Amino acid sequence: MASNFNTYLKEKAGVSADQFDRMKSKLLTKTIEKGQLILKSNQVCKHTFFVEKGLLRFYSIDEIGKEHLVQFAPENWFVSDRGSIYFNEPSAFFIDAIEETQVVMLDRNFIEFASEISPEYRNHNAFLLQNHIRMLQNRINLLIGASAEQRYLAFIKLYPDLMLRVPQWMIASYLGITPESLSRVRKELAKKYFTKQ
Amino acid sequence: MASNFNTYLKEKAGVSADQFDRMKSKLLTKTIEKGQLILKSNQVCKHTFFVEKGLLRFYSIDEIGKEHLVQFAPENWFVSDRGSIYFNEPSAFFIDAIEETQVVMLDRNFIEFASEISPEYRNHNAFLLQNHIRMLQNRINLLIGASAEQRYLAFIKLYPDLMLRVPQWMIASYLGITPESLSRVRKELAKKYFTKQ
DNA sequence: CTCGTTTCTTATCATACATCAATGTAATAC
DNA sequence: GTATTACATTGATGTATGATAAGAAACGAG
Repeated sequence: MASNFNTYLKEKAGVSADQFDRMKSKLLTKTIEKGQLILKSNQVCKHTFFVEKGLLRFYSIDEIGKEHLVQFAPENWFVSDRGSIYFNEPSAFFIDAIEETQVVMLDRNFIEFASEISPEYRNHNAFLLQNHIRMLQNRINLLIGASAEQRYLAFIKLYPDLMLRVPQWMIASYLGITPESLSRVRKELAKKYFTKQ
Repeated sequence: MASNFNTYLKEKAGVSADQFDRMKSKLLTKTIEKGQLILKSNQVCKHTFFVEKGLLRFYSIDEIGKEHLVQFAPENWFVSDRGSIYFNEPSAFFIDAIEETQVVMLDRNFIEFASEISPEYRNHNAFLLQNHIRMLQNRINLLIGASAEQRYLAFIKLYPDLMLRVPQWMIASYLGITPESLSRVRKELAKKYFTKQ
């Protein structure tokens, strides 16, 4: 139970076994069925989810019903609507499971509680925030400056294993293009690499 | 000197006059000429800039020399490359002044120092981080889902006064379109609102 | 295994936006 | 006051991506 989270905290944050022991009673774990929603738009987000196993998606739906994928969360990633948690306001996003997923659920209290037990945990939390901003900024930069093809290549670099795990229409939604366009981009790339040999 | 920053901290963060007095000796203020760079790509960002008066821009330049504007920073806004500061790594961005600008420069030490003097300051800093993420996420959402026209309308809403202060080619660069396209978008909008009367 | 569903690809046509070039306009310098 | 420079608009044309539709392939439930 929460063993990947334990390993993660040890390796990435430097949280000791003893510290983790004192935290773990406050942890909630849960299995999310494929397709099951764990955050709906207009609902206040109450948890940060750590993915033990499986795959979640964080997305919005626009006025005409189209989904726009903001973030994937595979193993060892965190996902939440930070704005909604922090400001206690209704979210504009959805989170659901692309595959059956095991998550550890961290509420606001847990994060403060764990930070008091472990300064390393607190630091790591700060790190995650900064890192999050860095990734978002990077994404914006790609969206305003790069072609669909460049963005697809950047996606592969960021999430190499996801290419095989998620349907292409979701990748397209992440890139801000249609599945048909992605199909064309892929065809072009295949052609390029093939003729290069 | 740094008087807008003082007012800002009092009103937005709840920092008392006494607390501010103890901070202010560590503050650096500076005047940035129009066009002057205060952060260059490949350079590690050392400060967060608070704009007392004037207007800064935060942008990148791609392989073919095109500028992509990530953020405007008018009066009472903060700007910095958080990733570069936090991770002590070279920035991929530039910051320069669109107008002659007065800034207060906050270094890493200042932020910790001020946070120890004032818990309110520390809270406000956390608020700024969360808010930053919220804004970036919002922007991504617009970029992957909305048309140039919708993005322009959102821009006007977010920075109502900037419309008049910045050249259109910069707005275009913020929106991820060419100046020519923006000109056409504006023409279309003017037509719509005119014929509606 | 088989049928139905979902996903992916392909083709055609439509549209938004880019590019390039010319012209217009306004601010600034000389 | 004219010249220069920066910025904005317009038009012609090109290109990437969107929309729609249809078929092929993969997948999943029975």
